Amino acid sequence: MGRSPCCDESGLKKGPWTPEEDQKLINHIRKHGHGSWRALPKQAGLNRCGKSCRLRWTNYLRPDIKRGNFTAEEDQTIINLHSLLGNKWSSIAGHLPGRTDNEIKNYWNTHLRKKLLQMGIDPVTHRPRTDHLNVLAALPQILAAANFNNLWTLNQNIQLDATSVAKAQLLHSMIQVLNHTSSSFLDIHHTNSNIVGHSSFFENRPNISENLYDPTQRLSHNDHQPVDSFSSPIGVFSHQDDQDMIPPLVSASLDESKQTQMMIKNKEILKHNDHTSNPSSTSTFTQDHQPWCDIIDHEASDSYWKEIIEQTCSEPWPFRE
DNA sequence: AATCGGGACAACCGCCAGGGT
DNA sequence: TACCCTGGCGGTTGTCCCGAT
Repeated sequence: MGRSPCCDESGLKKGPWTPEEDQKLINHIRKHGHGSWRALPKQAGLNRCGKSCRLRWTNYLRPDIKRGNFTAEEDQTIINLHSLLGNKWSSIAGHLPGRTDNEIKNYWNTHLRKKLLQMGIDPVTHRPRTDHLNVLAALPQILAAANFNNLWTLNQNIQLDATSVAKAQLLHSMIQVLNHTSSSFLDIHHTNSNIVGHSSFFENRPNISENLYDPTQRLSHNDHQPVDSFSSPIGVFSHQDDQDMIPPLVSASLDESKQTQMMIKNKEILKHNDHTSNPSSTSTFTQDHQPWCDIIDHEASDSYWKEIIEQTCSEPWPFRE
């Protein structure tokens, strides 16, 4: 069963690399390229197995590796790609020039996973956690996340796609539930028809407490945006006359021709990416400043979120009569 | 000052797929 | 067709660092 490890021969060094070893490896690859990784250690005078050399090079020494903290934009890209691809770290890395799969994997496990958990989202399924009590317990974190604008407002021009808006609607409805359950247990005549993009679902909702959407938190990042709108981690809310109402979300419905165009474009891009698995080609794509949503298959995405929304709506509401 | 616990990240391990013979 | 070699991938472990006690 399985092959023996490539470097189980005695005498080969394991563990952290020293600067001298790094230098040897860099010098050798600069001069000769890596060629056969198995043969490389001997040629380079390293007492390591080829696999160890390859990993050290690809994960750390490669000159095109970007060092430093992940940007909010990168965070968002990773989260969205992970929701589509799962733990396909190499595929995700392909869309983040200069980042390695290992780095992204580590970053996910140590940062982003927790961030999603705090927002009440299951990092594995990217669905809302169904344990409402947990959500209630996590309310402060959810609210903190709601003020975490950097993730979402970094690029004002980024297109809001259906997925983003659906997520926005979802978190919005969660907050509604929380607000409802913590206030007067009013009957909610929610409809599961066309939850996205229309305000009927949100009409006549109970007031939301000021600490949920503190007006002082409202930001206007875009001159073209009405002053009475504000950004949240789940999208841009427009503020209505009634300050006590939860501001309705922006409509998710693109006009049909735009949607069709986007679908065609996305499929072309996905096709393109299938043929260009190497980082340089995908980095070209990313460097063109394509919004992340352009690389998402909208058909899959929409049906996926539709399913979530339908499930959410069909679930018995907590504390409901 | 010493110890402990948790977080972060580099490195390793085991498995798999694809190409060559 | 079967086998071997190689590189790639995802999961896991080991180690270091830092803050709390």
